[in-house]
Amino acid sequence: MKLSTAYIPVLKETPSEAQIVSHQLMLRAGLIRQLGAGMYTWLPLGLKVLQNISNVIRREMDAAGSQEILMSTLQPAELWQKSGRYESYGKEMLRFKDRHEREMLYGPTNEEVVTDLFHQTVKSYKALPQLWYQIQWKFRDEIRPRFGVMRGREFLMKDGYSFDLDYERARKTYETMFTTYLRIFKALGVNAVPVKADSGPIGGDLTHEFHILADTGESALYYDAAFEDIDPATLTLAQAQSLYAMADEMHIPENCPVPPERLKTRRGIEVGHIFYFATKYSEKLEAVVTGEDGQPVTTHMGAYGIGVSRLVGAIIEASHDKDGIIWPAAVAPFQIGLVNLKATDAQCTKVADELYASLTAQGITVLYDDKDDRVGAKLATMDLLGLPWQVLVGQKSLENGQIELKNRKTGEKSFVPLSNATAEIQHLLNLKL
RNA sequence: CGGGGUGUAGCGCAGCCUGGCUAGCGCGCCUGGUUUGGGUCCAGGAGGUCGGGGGUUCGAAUCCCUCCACCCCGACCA
Repeated sequence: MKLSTAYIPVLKETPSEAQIVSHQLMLRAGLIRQLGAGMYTWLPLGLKVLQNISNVIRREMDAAGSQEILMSTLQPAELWQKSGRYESYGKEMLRFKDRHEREMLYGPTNEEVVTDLFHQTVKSYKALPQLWYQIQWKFRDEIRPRFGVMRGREFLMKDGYSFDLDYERARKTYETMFTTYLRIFKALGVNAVPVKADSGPIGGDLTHEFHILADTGESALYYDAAFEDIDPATLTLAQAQSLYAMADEMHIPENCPVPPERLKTRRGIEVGHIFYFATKYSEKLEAVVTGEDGQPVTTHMGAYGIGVSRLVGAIIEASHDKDGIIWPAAVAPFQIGLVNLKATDAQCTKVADELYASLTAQGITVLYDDKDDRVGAKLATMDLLGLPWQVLVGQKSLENGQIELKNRKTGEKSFVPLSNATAEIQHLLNLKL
């Protein structure tokens, strides 16, 4: 994509409505525009990030044996009356009537619909377990939306649901999802820590929140220092259960088993939440199969959420500097930012054009700044956008037959001969994969 | 919903208290020139129902009433 024709409306100054850095940077880098309180239009750059995150999630969910479906954003009130949540859910649920005066709602979550779907279509224990997920927009009419996409009213969420024959099997599924979540966050390039969550009326110990550590996080987390010695990629549910890690609402200092000198505290942004539901919904909405003995068996359910649009903000909170965003490779809207430092120079333009063509031909995604601007402005914009690698083509390096590679995160620069620039860039990108 | 605040050009703001002629400034945008390895400089230009409605007045961005929107603090959440 050439920057001269790309729709990336960047702002030099920070809009006053944005209070936290991720919101400011998302507006400044042209990822989103606000439509109303808690509602956003996703511009090309922001949408690419959303899609990249979604695709990482798909890859890992599919690998874990979950199958993607897509449910309607609109739901009939009926199902919620069956589950009993139509009354209890409260004003967060956006309710309305269609032309036939039927009561409808915009889905804030999908347990009712998915459980009813299971009820209609799955009849035998032989089909179990079933794990389904979708990536779909939700609407929760929050009392106070804030912090940009971190707490929007409309938000993109990956919600997964599992159906198992009994508690033991459901627990295994939960465990699979637990490790899948750790893999997802690692693949996204962020460090998310699992903490025990409030299981509410269901009880039990099978519910975890996943938090990205960031100073601007909404929740305070308290955890055993021993957690820091564990590679999240190898963390198991059993380990997580044995070590202390709580979000603030669950942390009661008097009851905390960790000695003060080993108790760490950081702030976190909740980006995922997994639950075991037992038969809460499967009873009411009849997610029941015929068992081996011919008798009906009520399935044990679990639900697994990830805030996809919130992740965009959370990743920026965890990964930025004074100059702008620093995208982890897996979610970056483009892999490479190619900058022609002197568009009025025929040689620079020729080299940059050719590099753009050859990189693109290899399937590398490139944002090519072909505009005739001041060097400072171009570099500042590219830093703001935060693509992992910058390829700079300018007169100085070209005199030596070289182009310059800059790592956005470390700021490290290296010069490579023009003759093997494409190969070198390809090599760098592979290292990161 | 309770408390606090803000709406003036794409963005950031001044003007309002103490009403007065074509409503200003910076950035951005357009044109011409200049400059060219970290947001250059100069000149010219386009762009505004001053959030909406009502009122007071000879006259309203400014005063009064009312409605709306957005932001911040609190309870709630992916």
